[in-house]
Amino acid sequence: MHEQETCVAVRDVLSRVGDKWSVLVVSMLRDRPLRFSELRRTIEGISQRMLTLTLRGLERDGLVARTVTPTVPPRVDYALTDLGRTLLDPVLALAAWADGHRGEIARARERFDRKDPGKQD
Amino acid sequence: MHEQETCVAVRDVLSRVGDKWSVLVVSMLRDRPLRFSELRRTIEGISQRMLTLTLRGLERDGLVARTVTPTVPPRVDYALTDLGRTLLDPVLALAAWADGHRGEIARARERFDRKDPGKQD
DNA sequence: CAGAATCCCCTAGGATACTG
DNA sequence: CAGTATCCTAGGGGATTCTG
Repeated sequence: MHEQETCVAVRDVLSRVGDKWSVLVVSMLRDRPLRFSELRRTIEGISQRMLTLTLRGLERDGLVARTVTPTVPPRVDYALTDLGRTLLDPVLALAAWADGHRGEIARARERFDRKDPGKQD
Repeated sequence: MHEQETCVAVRDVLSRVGDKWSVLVVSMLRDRPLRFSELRRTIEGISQRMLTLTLRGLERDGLVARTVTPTVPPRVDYALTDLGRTLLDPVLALAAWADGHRGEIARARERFDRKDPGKQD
């Protein structure tokens, strides 16, 4: 599994998944396409700069399709591609893991921080 | 799924998974415990600073257990905990996805970059 | 051997202002 | 409405040096 190329590919997907907004955006598009402004309103906390950058990244990787309707004002819809849809499964599995074990993780952290005081403020 | 708390928990696990070394370290520990120096040699490219930090983070989250044998020179072994082992499945699924679709992703990028020249140097 | 400390750089990401 | 363009900062991560 570690033939270098694979390793690089995996790391670069993981860093995409690990960035602050990509997974959230993808999961928002799960049911139907959404407009830029809908994403912006729904996601809460995202700046429009980061929404743009995140969508560009996802589009570049072929996970999201961008459709412009050239009206005035313009309308732009974003939808998951087939490829993007296949990503949903493993990502949601990981999210489920995170949700299912967050209690254990929180307790582990408390224990660790109690043993090792002053290191984390 | 987006009750805020869950969302935060998920994001923080994803950022762990998305950092440069954590997943690689966890996957190296899949079969048996390893010493610090074994990890350092096997991983290739990691600085000992980042190996230390990564291991501390994993230990803090309860994913990895650290065992010190107080000899001279000291010996320190790292092993996956049960919790860490349960993470293996979803993470490897994601890695498999990344490996399985890296061709598609690469092609999507080429297409995108051809359409939009000069933006990514 | 297994680290802690230090220095330094670079990028992710936020805030704000402007435009077609 | 759906973006660019700027400016700015916190922190991830590398290289190097020191120590029990």
